[in-house]
Amino acid sequence: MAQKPSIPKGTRDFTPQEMANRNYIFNTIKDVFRLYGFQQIETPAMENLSTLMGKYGEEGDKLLFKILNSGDYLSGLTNDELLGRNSTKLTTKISEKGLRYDLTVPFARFVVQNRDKISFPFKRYQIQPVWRADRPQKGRYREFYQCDVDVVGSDSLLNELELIQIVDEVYRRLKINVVIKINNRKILSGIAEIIGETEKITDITVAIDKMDKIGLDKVNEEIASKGISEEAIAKLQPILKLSGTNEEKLTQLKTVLSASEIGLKGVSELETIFGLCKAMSLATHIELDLTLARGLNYYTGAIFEVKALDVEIGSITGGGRYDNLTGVFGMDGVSGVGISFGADRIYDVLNQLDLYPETSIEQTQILFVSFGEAELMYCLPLLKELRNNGINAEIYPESAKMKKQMSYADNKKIPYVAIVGDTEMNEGKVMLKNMKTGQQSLMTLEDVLTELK
RNA sequence: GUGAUUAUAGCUCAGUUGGUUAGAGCGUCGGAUUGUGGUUCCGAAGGUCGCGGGUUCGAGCCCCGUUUUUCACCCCA
Repeated sequence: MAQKPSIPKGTRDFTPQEMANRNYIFNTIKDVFRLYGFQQIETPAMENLSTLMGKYGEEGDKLLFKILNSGDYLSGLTNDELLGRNSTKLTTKISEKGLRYDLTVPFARFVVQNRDKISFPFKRYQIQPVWRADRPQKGRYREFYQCDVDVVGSDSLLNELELIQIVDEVYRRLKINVVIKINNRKILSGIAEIIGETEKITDITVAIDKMDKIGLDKVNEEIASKGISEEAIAKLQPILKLSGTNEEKLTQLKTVLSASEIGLKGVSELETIFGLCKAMSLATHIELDLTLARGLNYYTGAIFEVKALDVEIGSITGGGRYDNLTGVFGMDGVSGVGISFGADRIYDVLNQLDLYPETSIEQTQILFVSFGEAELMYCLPLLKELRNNGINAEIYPESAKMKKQMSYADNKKIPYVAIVGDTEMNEGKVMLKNMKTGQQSLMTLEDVLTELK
């Protein structure tokens, strides 16, 4: 036998059945996005590395897939560069393109580059794969689809509300029980300010993000290991232990953060958002979670994360407000807010809960059995007529044994088979067999049409 | 990047302390049945036991390396 073929680690093939299931997810999400006035764009799979590098932190740069320059990519190198064994330096010489790591940064680039063609506020959605050179594990792939919705060019908290409504509606349609966790980067900044460790905010947020997983003690350990004073950690404790309803938490926070202007701004933003959500009476539970920090550092306001309640998997949707993402591409003063649905994780959740609708519209409805030349010439026009009427129809392309053709229909779960031989042709009819009941009857094409519709 | 874990037929997996010619189920193909699928029965094809090296009279099984799978950490959808 020849060498066994394989695909790169962290990637997956999808069969027709799996694609039908995935398209159900994509279509559901798309429908909701459109309902709120978002328009689709696409960007290239690859971007210039200069666009991607430095936008996701040091860790992110490492996880970028880089594309080797074409041609003799070593020709311009000096021996020193080649033998220097400095991967970072060498990379810039031999690779100038990379696969996109997310959809937000390419979108920011898109906005800057196409600002003459779009009018603000710009509401776009984008459903495309992204690639990360991570080690794959549960719910983590190296190629996966994100479904992003963002609004740029509007500071209004109404946008946050609509994104929450979209989350609510998407998961209602997909029948997945979720909780929406929400936090505000300004509150986190306020906390850092209060405890006097503003420059350590990233370390602090990364640590408290793990609260769920490792518990309070370990979080304190990790924060201490980052060189934060005991005094500051002591001040942090009441915040980490915050409990009660969202309103109660906000009230407590107002007291704790009374000396921090930015912190209070964050609290008031969340109050507004919660107020709006309450007025819309959403089905999904929304929870203020201060331990929600999210790694991507460009968030500046609200932060969202959605967790599935019935399946153990990482967050299936996440996002937030970023005040100046386009700034790095030379366009200041454009605020954006957006969220990203992780289609592959949603797919895993749906698979585990088996929540797919039964019928699939992509299915073939009728198969014509092939006997020979004369029968073919009789069947082809009938086939065309059915297709003109919007019926998914096919004919078995070879005059194989009937058993084989019937098995084909059976395996493909085609509900009807049309059998046409001498008898049928003489009468100008077809023999229509219902594969479920096994019954069959001689009928005209018109009868077939009404039967199938 | 760190630590574990896995690899045997197209797929899912057996394979005893190292001992003849490595098995099963499913799938595929052929037949029972040349115009009838699902159920049944009969038969066949299909393997460099991930790859490379080592130990041994002898390795699917033991050792080393490597790749791969899955999981946890880091980080993240």
